[in-house]
Amino acid sequence: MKEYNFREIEQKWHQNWVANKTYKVSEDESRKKFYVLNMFPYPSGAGLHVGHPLGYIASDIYARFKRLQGFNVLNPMGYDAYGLPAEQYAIQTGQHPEVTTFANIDRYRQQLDKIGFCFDWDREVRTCAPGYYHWTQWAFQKMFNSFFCVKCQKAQPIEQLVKWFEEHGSADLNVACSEELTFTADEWNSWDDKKKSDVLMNYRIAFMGETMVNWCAGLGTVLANDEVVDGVSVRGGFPVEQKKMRQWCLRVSAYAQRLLDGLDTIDWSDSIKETQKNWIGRSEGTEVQIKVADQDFDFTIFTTRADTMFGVTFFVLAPESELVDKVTTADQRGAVDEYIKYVKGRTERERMIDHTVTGVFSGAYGVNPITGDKCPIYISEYVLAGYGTGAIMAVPAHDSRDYAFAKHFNLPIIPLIEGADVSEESYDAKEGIVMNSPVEGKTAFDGFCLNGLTIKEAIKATKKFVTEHNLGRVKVNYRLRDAIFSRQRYWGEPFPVYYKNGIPTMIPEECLPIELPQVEDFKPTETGEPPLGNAKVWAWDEQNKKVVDKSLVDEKTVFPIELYTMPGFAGSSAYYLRYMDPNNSEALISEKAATYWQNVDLYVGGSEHATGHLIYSRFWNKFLFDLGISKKEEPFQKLVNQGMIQGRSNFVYRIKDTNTFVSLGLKDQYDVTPIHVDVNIVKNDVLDTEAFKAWRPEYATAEFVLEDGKYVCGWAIEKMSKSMYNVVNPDMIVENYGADTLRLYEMFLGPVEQSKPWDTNGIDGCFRFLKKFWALYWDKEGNLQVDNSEPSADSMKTLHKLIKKVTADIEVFSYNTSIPAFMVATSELAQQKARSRQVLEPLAVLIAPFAPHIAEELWEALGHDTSVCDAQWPELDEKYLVESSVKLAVQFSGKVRFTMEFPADATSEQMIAQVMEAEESQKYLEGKQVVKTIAVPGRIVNIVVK
RNA sequence: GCGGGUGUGGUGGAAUUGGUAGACACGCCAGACUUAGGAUCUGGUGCAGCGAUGCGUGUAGGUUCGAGUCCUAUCACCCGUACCA
Repeated sequence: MKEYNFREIEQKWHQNWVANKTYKVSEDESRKKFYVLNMFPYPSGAGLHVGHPLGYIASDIYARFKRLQGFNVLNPMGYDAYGLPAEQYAIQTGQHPEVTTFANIDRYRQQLDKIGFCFDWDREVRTCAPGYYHWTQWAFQKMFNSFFCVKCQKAQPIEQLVKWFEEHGSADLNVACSEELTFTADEWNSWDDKKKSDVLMNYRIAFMGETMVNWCAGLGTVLANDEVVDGVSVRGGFPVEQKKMRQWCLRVSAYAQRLLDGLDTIDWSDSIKETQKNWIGRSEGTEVQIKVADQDFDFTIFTTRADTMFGVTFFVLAPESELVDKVTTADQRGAVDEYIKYVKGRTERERMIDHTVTGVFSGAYGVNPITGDKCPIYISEYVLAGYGTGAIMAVPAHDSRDYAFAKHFNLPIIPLIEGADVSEESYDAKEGIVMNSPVEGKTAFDGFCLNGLTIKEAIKATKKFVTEHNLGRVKVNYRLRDAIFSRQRYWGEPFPVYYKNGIPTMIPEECLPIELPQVEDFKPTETGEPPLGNAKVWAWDEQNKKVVDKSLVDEKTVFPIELYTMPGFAGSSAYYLRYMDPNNSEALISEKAATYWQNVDLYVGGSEHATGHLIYSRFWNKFLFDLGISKKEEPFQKLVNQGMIQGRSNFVYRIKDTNTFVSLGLKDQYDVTPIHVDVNIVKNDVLDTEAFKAWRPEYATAEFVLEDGKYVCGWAIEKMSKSMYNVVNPDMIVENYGADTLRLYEMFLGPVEQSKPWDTNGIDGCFRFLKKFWALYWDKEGNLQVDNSEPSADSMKTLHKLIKKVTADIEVFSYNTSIPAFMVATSELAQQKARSRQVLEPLAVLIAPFAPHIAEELWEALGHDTSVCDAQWPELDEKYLVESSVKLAVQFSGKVRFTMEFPADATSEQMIAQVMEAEESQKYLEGKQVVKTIAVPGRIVNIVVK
């Protein structure tokens, strides 16, 4: 028999694909487009492990399938090349991050090439390439030159706003801003450039703002919220503290409503949608003005429970609120200052873990506008400065946090809901009938009364009342915060910004990109400037329009350039657009490419990006959509989150204080320490003892206590990592079994979206299958045994069953069930001795998405001179699936008793009659009474007897 | 606390969506071929029992002729989030 020589086959077809540019795509108006995309990888130094290609394989199968169905498929790949590891390596070794990054990219490419993906490599992007980040810088400038109009829910050119200011000042403004400013046209016109620039920053979509940032001293930079977990940095695990800094920010919050609404239009999993909804955190509530008693100012609180205004017994301000200083009375000043000092000394982490009640009385009182009651104003860290107005009204009876605070400071608690017992804890539920509003005997402003209403009605009534009496207004708040857009790093996109007499000014669009300068040292400067402070050639010559030496700065025509760089998500937010037209030097993408490719139809990647990349990308795309660049409001129509591949670690058990290792089954008889052992010297949990001795010098003299002549290792499921010695490299699998087997096995392992452990043990099954599949086509002498004979009905049925199953499975990403279908079909066809071209040719096409190399080889052997990629996906013909008879389970009172054959088109009545007459039935019917008969044609027959 | 998800053999996982639970594969057992097997092929393999048969989808109820699937309660684990007023 002709052997299945995967090495030869795979090498041959890899070369063939490269030579013929089989996977090159271009816009083709005659065919429908389909855009498949994977989240591009950060090329880390460790290379790919067996978990990385999972999503690539899944989407590659889909891409190939769509191509076979006649779509013009875009399936690109690139690299998210900016990142911390390369920079930290650079700091340690002095090696330029570009050098290590490029070396890693080459390694990735080599590994990827072995797996047989249908990527169009001519479209590769690298975020660190000037030709790429040109457009990152460009988009930033566009955001700088835009503001967000709330009324039309759209980005608009900043000139429009300037014009408005010149004519109307801030009157009737309804735009997204950092804080509400009030000024007249005359005031605006009288301001100098610096002041105007400062005011405009309040409205730009990319703006500079004083904000509390997550400062990570260990990394020497600020981090985005999603880069911090449990108060420490995701990368490196360094502590993170809150710090006020002047930073570039993106006004993502302006798009909160659109980001929320858009979720209803896309085909993503409920869990990711839910995560994004929570992250955006829309909440409808009421803002109420609170007058400070005996002082001449008021403040605003935000509440979603306007119905509880009669139960307010105190107010609370966030410690960071600027109101604190204003309200604090002279005799409480000392106590307040001490408290603020205490709060500042607490790290983010401490505040998150420790929820004990702390706070201090400010000395001032706020007036409840509805009851006229004076309530004390406290300051406490349980109120957050960054949400709402940084001030709340406290209703201890119906909010557990207020309740804890009231108990601690002995403040009154007024229950407002009928039947609610608040003696032990607050009643937070939003269900019940309102009472005590107002408390009997007391009067409220304008006779306002809520008693007897449900909570929902009461909220509505209060909103109406507050608005009508000008006490406050209805307000929607979002938890989503603006994204901090600067990093104090070297290895990132430089900002195309220079400082002209302190005014941030954009480098002209036609001068982009401005390239990352060379530096001597990748660390921050001695004066604490970011690493770009080390760059010599880093000043902007306005007249000559070029980057010049820093020593030439004269503040007249030559100015310093921004020292910050952009964060990781800058380059990854619009890369899917760039793939459409990756080499365009005139525009991010041409109108033609954008119109043809529209957006990503299928996006595959990890769910860990739910609140980072997938929010930023949607935001970025919406902005570009407003500009007319992107043609779809949502960038990723369907999202599939592939699960993580975990490692399966192996252990050996060393008897304490010896160099003797005992096999798993016997370890309980000794005092042993489990030790991780490299999974590559273990097969089916049996240790290769010689390889173990050679693994490390200290084990060279190891002795073993065997069971049944073998050393059996223990195992555990852990994260795949070097330190656990459980990393399985795809190259090794490809070397031993071939790429087609690897592809098949990765899909066979389980549902794509599920996390699952890697276990190389099972791979033999897939390898055997491919050998059997191969053997369908070749006889013992190694000749193609496919002929033009008429196929048997059985073979056609097998084939069409498979077409049906596989076609349906691919559409829903259920590859793990189509591979068993192939296995079953293969053994059926082998048994049927199927030789007909009518069966075996479509079969080769069916397997092409999964195992492209073997499919190409067979396709060629069948006499085709074009790639199997250009074949046609076999069409299902249901007529082959029609059964003449069906074998059904016969049940008596729901219990299956025997099976029986029925004509396929038998009616319920016929089936029941047939069962009643059957010989086997008699013993179940004897002496019993038939209560009921159920028969579903093609499904089941059930006779209920008593 | 809140939100989302998952519980099926020794293992990974199937189940036409309410109709013969355990497809397929690994592992294991037996056999064949072999100097050999960590190669290949054949058969067996949910549990208990010699057997007929009984019991079986985290647990306890319910709906139904019939439940892994639907409903109620409960437990366990995983993921996300964290004082959001």
